[in-house]
Amino acid sequence: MKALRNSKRNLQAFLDGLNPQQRAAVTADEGPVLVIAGAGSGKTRVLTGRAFYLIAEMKVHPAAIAVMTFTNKAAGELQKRLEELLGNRDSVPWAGTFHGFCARLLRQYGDTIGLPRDYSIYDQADSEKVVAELLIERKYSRDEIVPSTMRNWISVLKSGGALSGRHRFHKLAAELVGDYDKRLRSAGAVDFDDLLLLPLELFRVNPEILSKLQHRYDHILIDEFQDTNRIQYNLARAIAAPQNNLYVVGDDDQSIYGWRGADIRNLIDFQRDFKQGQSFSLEQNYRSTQQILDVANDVIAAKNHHNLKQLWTEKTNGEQVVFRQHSRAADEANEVVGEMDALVNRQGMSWSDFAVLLRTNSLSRYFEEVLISQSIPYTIVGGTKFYDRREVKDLTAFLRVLSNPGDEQAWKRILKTPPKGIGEVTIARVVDRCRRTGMSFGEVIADAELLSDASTATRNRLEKLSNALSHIAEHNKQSSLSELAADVLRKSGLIEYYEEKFPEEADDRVANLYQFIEAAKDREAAHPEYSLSDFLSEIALVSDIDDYNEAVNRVTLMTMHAAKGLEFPVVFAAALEDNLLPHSRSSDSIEEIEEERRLFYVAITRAQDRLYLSASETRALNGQLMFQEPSRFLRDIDPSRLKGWTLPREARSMMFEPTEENYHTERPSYRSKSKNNSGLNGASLIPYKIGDIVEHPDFGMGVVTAKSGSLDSLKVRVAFEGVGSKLLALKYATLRKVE
DNA sequence: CATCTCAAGCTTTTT
DNA sequence: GCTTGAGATG
Repeated sequence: MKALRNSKRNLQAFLDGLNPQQRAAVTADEGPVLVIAGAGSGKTRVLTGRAFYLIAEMKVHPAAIAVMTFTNKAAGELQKRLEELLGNRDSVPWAGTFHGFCARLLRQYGDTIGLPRDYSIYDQADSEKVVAELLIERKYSRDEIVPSTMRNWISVLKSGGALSGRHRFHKLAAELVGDYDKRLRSAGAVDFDDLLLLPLELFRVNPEILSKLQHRYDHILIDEFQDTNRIQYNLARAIAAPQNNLYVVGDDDQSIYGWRGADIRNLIDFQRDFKQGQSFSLEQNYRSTQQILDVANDVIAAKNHHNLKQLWTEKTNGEQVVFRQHSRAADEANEVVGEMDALVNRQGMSWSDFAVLLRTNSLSRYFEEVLISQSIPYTIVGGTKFYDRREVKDLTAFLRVLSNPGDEQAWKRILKTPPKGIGEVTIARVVDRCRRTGMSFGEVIADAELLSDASTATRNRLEKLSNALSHIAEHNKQSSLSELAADVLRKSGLIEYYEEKFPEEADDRVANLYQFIEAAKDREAAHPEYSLSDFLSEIALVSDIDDYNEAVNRVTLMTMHAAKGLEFPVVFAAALEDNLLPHSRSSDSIEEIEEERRLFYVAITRAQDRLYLSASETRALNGQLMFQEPSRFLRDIDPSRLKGWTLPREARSMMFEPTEENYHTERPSYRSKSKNNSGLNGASLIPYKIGDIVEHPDFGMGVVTAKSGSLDSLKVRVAFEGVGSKLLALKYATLRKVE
């Protein structure tokens, strides 16, 4: 009672702290609500406020609210904030990712659609392996089609998307989906797409489960709505029906997950599907200075669709945005770190005020090196996740098999690491037996004498493993999760294996294995009710941002994707070069390039006080030194907004007026750079292409095989007839192009 | 039949 | 600069 009175008082204070737009959105009537929330406009605040308002004012029971967030971290923060507002940790709504929500649902009801209670979740690598196996069986070589690409296509198809059909293997993707799904089902496994899809199947088969959920959740709130896919939208709609208390918050300008199946049409369709719905737009930005917003607006204004909102801020006395182009990537990293150092020493800033945002994980290397050499604390978000480390996956494979004896991919991993005298041939025999008898992998191994064509020694090895595992299972019937994990670790032989075979890296690996046990302890403390399979689901669904802790004083390096939803006093957006941003692999269509533009916009709008943009003229990519052009998006920024080196205004990439007509036709200006590359894009700097025939006064005729060097010492490697390969500095060598 | 070793290949973003 | 693949060896 007292808590309620308190929370009512808190609510008033909370509402008073909002601007009129935010307040209107928070206190909207029930029913469908769409909130278009620009970058830094207090989106999280509104979402939290809405939940708070529903509970404190509309008397909605906290358990009747579900909040879908993009990451577990966002969910945790939202719950923490609500706890503070409500003053009661038990009265906080459920919050989590769609995937987490669905995993739980399937754990509970999956058996009604034939899914074992302890089903496994196949991660990217697992499902890629399944695809690779299917491709090998059909005699496709890696050179023809890469399994990861095929897996992505299959994923797009499964999550309701369509393939253009332009690629000759698009059709194959459609043919493989069925077999792929069958493989997973027979292993008692689901992939990330299934997690979302199977609940819909569940609802179809068991309408009463859906109706139970509909009664349980009166209100569904969705964050980052622009990055939901079709299936997620359908799920939310199904559960929110029939009252349709569906509250979605998003920003079309920040949609950066189209490649993963996110469908921006959800935002548009929401308005069409719920004509009676209310919509709000948050346009005041509380994060960035006007100088930063101007740059962001220039970048996004060059896109080709009408703006739903216009961002503004009261922070008008900010620093000018800086742009610098360096000649080498190492210089760029040095400059960036030097600037951080200056800000710390002269402005009293902290390392944790800085974020370096990059297009790809691998670009962090240079920055890391400099930070290490200067003993500056830093953290990398992303890259290889803890649970994706080899040794950790080795250990989880044992746990997965204990949880789900059908988990084929996990079995294969155990059989190989540590080596057990079981190889490809034996594995193929086991798999073959599974397919023909319908037995699970675990059952076949437990009955190894049935494998008549395997040698006695092999059969004995299989049986030994099988017995060891059942012994572990038996022995740990009463054990906690961490005790089980520790026992598995002891008996797996993994520690001995790494120490013997890889002594130089064993320390790290063994430390990680022990850290895994600690992680298990943490989980069981937080969730005493967790079963092994609950624990394994959680592991499968953690994102790398989830354990990012901004309170620690260290520089953050991360991808622009990972930075979504975060903010930093000072942002360094680096390596802003064509072929990286937009990425060469995302330059096949206008849609892809526009998504890259939005990614840049997201990166810019993470900055609160200062923004530094930088690029390098040269950069080693894929082990080759490349000449880099500044990102074409930089040309869309009014040069007067940038301090430092400026790009000529006339070179702006979007000189033409976008019209409905030319928007949908592909423009040659967009495609020219990335398409015809023979691996290099600095053609203007070195007047030779790889493969060109050149003549040298002393060495005679030769073929250009490589280009390298920094700007003042451009070099080409030329293979001369009879003389061999020579590295020539263009400055000195007199080369003549033949033909 | 398994495993070791070296060469050749590849390298976006991620629940 | 880091993982898959072929080939040799045990």
